[in-house]
Amino acid sequence: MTAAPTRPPHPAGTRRRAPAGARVAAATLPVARVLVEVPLAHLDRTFDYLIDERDDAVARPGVRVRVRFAGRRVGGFLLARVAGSDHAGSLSFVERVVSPEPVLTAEVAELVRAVADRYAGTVADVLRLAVPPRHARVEKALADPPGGAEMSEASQVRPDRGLGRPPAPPVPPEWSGDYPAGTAFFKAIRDGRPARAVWQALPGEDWPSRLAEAASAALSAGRGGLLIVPDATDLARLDAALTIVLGADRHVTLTADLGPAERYRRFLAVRRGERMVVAGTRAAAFAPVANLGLVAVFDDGDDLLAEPRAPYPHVREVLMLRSLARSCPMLMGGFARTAEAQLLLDSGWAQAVVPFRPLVRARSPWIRAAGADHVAGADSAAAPARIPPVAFQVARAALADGAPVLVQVPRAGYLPAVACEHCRRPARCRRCRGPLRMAGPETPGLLQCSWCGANEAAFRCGACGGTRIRATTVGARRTAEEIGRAFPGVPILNSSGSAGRPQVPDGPAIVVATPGAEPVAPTGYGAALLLDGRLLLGRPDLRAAEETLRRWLAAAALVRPARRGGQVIVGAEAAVSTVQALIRWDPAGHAEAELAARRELGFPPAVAMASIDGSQEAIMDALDRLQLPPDAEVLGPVPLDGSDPDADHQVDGVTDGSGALKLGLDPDVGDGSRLRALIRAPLAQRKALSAALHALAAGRSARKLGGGLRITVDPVELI
DNA sequence: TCAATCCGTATC
DNA sequence: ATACGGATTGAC
Repeated sequence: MTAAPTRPPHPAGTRRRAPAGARVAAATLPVARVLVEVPLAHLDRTFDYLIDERDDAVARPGVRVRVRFAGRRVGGFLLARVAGSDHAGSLSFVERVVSPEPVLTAEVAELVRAVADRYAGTVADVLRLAVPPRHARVEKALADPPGGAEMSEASQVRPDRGLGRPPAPPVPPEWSGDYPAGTAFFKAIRDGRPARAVWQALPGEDWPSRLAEAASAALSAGRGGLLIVPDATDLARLDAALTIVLGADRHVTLTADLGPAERYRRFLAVRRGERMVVAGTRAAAFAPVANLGLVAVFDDGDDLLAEPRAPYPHVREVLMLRSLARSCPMLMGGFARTAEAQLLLDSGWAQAVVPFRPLVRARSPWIRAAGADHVAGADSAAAPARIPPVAFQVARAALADGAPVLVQVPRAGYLPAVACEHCRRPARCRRCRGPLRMAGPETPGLLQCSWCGANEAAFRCGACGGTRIRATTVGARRTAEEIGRAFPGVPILNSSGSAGRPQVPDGPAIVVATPGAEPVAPTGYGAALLLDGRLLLGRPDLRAAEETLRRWLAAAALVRPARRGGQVIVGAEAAVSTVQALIRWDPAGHAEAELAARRELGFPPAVAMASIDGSQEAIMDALDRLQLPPDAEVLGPVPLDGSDPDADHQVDGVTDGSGALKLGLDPDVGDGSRLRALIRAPLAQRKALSAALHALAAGRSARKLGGGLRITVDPVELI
């Protein structure tokens, strides 16, 4: 924002609704550039307002304001104070400065704009993700509000509390001894030099400690750190490591489930520079950490790092934009490596920090495959021999050795998918046609719909009339039951989903977990059994192989090294390249091959991809209007049926329980069918593609056609 | 000729 | 989204 033309501000003296008396504009910089919170794509820019002289002191960049916009009162953020306006008409006054807290820092304002551009979304949408709602009570309660004092950017950051810049830490032995490029990267953080790394963690690596050390290096450079992990369990581990490395007073954790008050309290502590290191889950990627000296993300392949709300930004991309804007170091770590990370290495944007190869062998467990040829009747997932005999042997040995055993099962529940025994078609709910499951062993005849929850006591196949069912998928609970029978007397612990993780004893126990929910064992697991590999690898998903390896490596990384007896049995064919990558512990090679395949097929991240979906009418209009960059191509549109791919016939009517007839007034529901088109462009034209999509959204929103069309850049679901 | 209504456009 | 203005329509 450069100096504005010096047009005298219009005093808008005609307005009589202002609170008692005519308003007078502030003597200096009377014009405020305000970002209004309206969801319309064509209003995705700033608007100029006048600042009343009485608001002069508090109306600083970053504060929340309320303004009149198109006749109604809306919230907004003051982005800048300037001398004059380009606007030809008269200016309204900012009605109210909501609070003197500058919650939107200059860096985050710029970031939010960049994220919106990158994802063809609006700043208002991204702002909702980036700035937590204000909590007035918290603001009031906090001592030392930064009131009307004129503080420079620098003096707002107060690393006082007896916590000055810590001395430069020596390079930790793990960074220097385990990773050839580790020393250079650590020193770059410590010296405040920009450097970006894709870090492949050693099997068994205590990654929270490594991240905490990296954060301490940033602190010693007088700068802040931002560390993002996929879920609350990871965050708890990271928090503990940060407390050990930094003490309790320098960092703070940020998650969505803190509640509004605590969330805002911590947010303010960060904004005021009282906490220089932030660890959090995905929304924390926007945290206003002062003077960033490190951004880091662990396990960037986890889909929890993709925001599910528009415009669906991914943590890795958000942090990349911050690293780029601030020239600050960035660390992308994990046991696995995504194709996206591989692309950053290929392009030279980041450098690989990989372990010394002999160390990988020394630290990894003994990993073997036990595919179908090892399992009698393996074509049926429900066969009692689904768990290969060697898996039982390995588990027995580990338990005898006094070690816990980890069993990874892809699906939660008891029998999460069942089919008609006769025709083998998926069993479906008679009310909503959702897939049926068996909830538990207590009620063998009772099925339950996964969509509507209706109970089904007397199943009758809609296709052939069969009344008996068979399991097509076995869940974690049933698996625990089977294994428990094989090892009577051994404690069995279940861990799945977002529920808390059980404490694993440092002794014989069997832990049955779904991927991503594996608890850490105090001295490592003696063995891990990775079941139903074919189920994972066979998913009709672009990322099936990458995702499978990621889950396997995450579990195998919790197992003791082979020299301490650690073993892993993976239930999949040894000939499959993904299984080979696990056995050889070679995430880098797998990522290289994966990226090569994506290049071959023309899929992300080798190309830029976007999807638009909506009613047939909306899609046709959109494709007609879209001004695509020169080398972009449109794939589709194809019908987008919400039902799962194994549905044997489509749901042909929307029944909403009330039986109400849809009158077709809403064009998006009227003809029922939604379409989806994919748009593919070379990476060099990504910006142009995003711009074109944003222009499309703006055009449609200006014509009041906005609704019913969803635009997604880099959609997670591709196939 | 005036008012009710539609459509398009701006929203500071 | 509204809100407003100008054009359009319809009835006196």
